[in-house]
Amino acid sequence: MKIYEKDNSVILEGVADFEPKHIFECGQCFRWIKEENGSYTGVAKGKILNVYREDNKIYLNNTNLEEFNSIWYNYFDLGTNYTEIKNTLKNMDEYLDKACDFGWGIRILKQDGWEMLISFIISSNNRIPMIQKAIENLSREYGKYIGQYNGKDYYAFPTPQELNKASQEEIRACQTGFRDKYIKSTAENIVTNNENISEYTNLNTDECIKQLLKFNGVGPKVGDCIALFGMQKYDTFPVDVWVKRVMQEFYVAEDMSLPKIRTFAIDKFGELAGFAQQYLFYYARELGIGR
DNA sequence: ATGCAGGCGCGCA
DNA sequence: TGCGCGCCTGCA
Repeated sequence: MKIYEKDNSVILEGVADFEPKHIFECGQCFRWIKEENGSYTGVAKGKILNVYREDNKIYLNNTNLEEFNSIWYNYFDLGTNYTEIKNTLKNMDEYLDKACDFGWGIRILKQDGWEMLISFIISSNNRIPMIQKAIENLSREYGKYIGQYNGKDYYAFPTPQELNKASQEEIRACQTGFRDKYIKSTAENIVTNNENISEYTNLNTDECIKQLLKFNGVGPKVGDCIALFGMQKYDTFPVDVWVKRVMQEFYVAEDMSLPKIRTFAIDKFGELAGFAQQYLFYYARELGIGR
């Protein structure tokens, strides 16, 4: 991989397993919005970034090499060999073989744990456009203003202290619906107990999820997503309706319960369960499998 | 128009 | 332990 800086952009030439559409539309993030030219603009780590692929070049716009090295290399998990991960999964069965080819450019982003906690509480029984809107509203109302990109204003995701300044009613006014009380309770819980969610990364997967389940609004599926996307717990397997459908289509009986599907998958895919989940989810949702 | 979506908490056996 | 139910809100 060749990396160089040019005109406020960092260009990655010959980077393997990197496709913006796959990365930003495989269900792991809500703040990356597709632009008319097919690029994606998002906010992470308090920075605005625009990402575009042309052939074997990835353009990271609105950044520089210093920022790339300190932030984006890690955020996009560029130190992990996804070719190797896919090869292991592809050798397991024909379904993963197809799913890995289909979502060949997926990478699991290393996102902020606190942001994932609130974002996935919002995701419960909700649709992606609504989730995106709610997170955008919360950020605009309670997060710090970062700046403009292409004439649009961008705001950082609010810290626990910033979000806790909002009342339950004000949180609901941001289109969070009945999840307002979960968000308020969680923010309050973290601020009053002076908890640092990022430390959950150091716990083992079971303990990490057990701690997450203490928060109001966090159940099995949401807890798994926070652990996988915000705390690098790759040996877990979030089962949402799409994953349930694809698992029932390919692996298990129609009447198998969600917790049993989860256990089945963790046993089967082991250390790579989280990666398998992402390839299967993207495959199922894009193709409408089991709908 | 009603039913339902990338679940959760609750009440009840 | 396990299940059924209601829930914001927008959209088909």
